[in-house]
Amino acid sequence: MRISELDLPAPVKEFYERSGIKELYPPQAEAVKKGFLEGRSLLAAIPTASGKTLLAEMAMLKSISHGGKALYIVPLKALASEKFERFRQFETLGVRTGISTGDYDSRDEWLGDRDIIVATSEKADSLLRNGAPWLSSLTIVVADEVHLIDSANRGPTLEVTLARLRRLNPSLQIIALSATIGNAKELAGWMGAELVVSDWRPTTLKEGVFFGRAINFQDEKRVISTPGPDEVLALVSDTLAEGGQCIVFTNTRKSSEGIAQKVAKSLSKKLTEEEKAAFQDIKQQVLRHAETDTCARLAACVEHGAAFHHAGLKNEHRRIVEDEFRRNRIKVIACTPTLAAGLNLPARRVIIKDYRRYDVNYGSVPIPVLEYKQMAGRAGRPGLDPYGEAVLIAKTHDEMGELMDNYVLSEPEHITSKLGTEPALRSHVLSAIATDLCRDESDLYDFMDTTFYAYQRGDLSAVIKNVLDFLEAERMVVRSGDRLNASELGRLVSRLYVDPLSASIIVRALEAAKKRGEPYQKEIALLQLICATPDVRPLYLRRSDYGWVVKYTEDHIDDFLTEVPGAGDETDFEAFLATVKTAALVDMWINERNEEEITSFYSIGPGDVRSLMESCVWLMHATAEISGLLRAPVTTEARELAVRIEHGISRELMDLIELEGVGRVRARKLYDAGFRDRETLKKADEAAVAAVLGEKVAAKVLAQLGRKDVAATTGPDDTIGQSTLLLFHE
DNA sequence: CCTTCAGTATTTTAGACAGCATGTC
DNA sequence: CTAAAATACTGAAGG
Repeated sequence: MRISELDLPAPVKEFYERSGIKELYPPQAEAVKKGFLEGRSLLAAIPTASGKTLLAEMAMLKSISHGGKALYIVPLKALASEKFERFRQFETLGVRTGISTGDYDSRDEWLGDRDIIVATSEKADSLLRNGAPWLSSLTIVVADEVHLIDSANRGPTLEVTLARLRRLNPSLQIIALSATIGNAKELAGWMGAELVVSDWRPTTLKEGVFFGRAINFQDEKRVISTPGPDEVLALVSDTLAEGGQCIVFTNTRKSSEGIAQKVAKSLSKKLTEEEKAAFQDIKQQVLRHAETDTCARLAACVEHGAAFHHAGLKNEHRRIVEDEFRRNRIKVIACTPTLAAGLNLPARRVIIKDYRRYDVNYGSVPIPVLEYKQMAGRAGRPGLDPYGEAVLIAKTHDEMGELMDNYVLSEPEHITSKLGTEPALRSHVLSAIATDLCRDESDLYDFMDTTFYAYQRGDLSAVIKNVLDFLEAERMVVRSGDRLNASELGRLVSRLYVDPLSASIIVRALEAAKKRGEPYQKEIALLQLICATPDVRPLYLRRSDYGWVVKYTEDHIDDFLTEVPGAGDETDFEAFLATVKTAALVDMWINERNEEEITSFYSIGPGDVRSLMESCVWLMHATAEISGLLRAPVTTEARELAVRIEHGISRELMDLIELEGVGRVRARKLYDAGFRDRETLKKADEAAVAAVLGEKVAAKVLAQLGRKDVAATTGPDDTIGQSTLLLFHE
């Protein structure tokens, strides 16, 4: 089927033809036949890279051409930016795109007149809670990676959001894009959508199991050209010898780094001069954000054309690795499942080194077929590789057979809704009440009856009753007769997007603070409080941490606002210690200990510090808001702490940090040089400031203070303007 | 008395969303 | 109901 035959506005067809797309892929053609261009909902359960995005695009553009408005829901912030960049190309068609994630946001009024809005599922949920007016004018919603409904953490948000959007506009067109799953039909049934299921791929994918010296595919065998004792190394060398790139999936960060190092070592022997130069360039890029151990190790690897990739890395480093791999400069990435889903990063050969993964409840368990298929699907760059290969590794002959049966020849699992638990329902029930979506209990049941959970599993009312009891006991929901109302606290909690359980922990602590009277000055207490909420994942408490954490706890025993468990309950006490350990890290951060010191002391990656601080800022903000409502004596303190955690600074730098382009490092330099606040800086000698910050930055900073004598040079010379944490390192 | 090495006990273990205000990625 | 690899520790043999 040709683009030109489609029922799309002429400019849209021209747009695609100009970019070289003339013919539809078979699954796309099937979708057209099922009528998605006539406004029918569609579930496309097809492999990555087989043109799912194009389907969504055409449906959105069609809908927009009739005056419609589209929401594109993604699971990852990084994916949101990727799609946003892509859809901005539609500007030539007069179609305007906006983005809304926790990181950035086109302002509300702006979103209102955008034609396409890209958002994460949580942000979409949050927009619903805050009653964004434009939501009711949506005509089409795209749910990318919709199989994530299966996820216990984030799946419920996605399905509730979809259910709410449908209630808002019953004729809403839904385009759901999914990996191949076992029960696509069931999911489509819930959404009232047509179904397209296909295994078709633009590049052929060969899946096999490596054993001995050969990869055993379903109906052929490939003997490795470069055998060796290390299976992974042998497979990698074999790919490289053919001129392909490789991704190795592992189950721990350590193992990903180990493999990257091994590969780097073996590569280092046979580099061309040209490659050496390129790798030096990448190394310099990496070192620009340097300091920590992790960073040094990464630099040592990329120097030889290999890299590792996991959540302990800073986003900047991840991006460098991804980009350089795409440019075919980095040859091999060893990674944890960070790269399994989402971003488009194909390679000739994908090696799945570990098919088991540790799980807190069950020990090491085999990964689901669905996940295997997602990793395998990364193999083969369309148009560049003749084919893609996905390889599992077996140690015994028996294991080879098992892997063949259980993964290569297996169908992906069914996905199931995880909405049926109290933690999942707490926040959604509160939100439904707070936004007046549901006015009484039966209303609530009716609404929840439209979720995938209800469609698949049935009745939710028992759990909902428990959740309502909790919300009433915590005074977030008030009953008057049949009518359910959210209290002021309830509305605030729903808007702040924190777990009601977190809020109740905070409320309890703030009441304790109130009893003590006086403005409450102990910062460690507030830090420990937010670390004790389920919205912050505490650090792992090692045996070797026990000593100092207990000591630290004893030193602050009178300060804590949450209840210290008695020595009776071992598990509770350990959990408490973990929150203290985490709070101690945040304390180090806001007392300006350097990143290196923190990461090595806690043996975590810089990326972990960043993500922990992000959630702490968010919860500290929530604490300040709740404190304000409750008139608890910590509002100012919490506000201040939120700023300090965001930037990693002590109190005395709070004035300087307001300056654009000044982060924790520069603020400290200025302060120590005697420029203690913006007022002082205003009167300062330009040369003296330049001596501290360097000329360019100094000029930029002084220009903000209304110093007309300084010529503000504009240019992308540094990171000025971004609001990200941990940026201003030198 | 110190070093070395093998056998054994212990430790550790993936990922990533959200507020708000500001300015346009 | 369920694991496995890396690391730390221990003790005996050897220098």
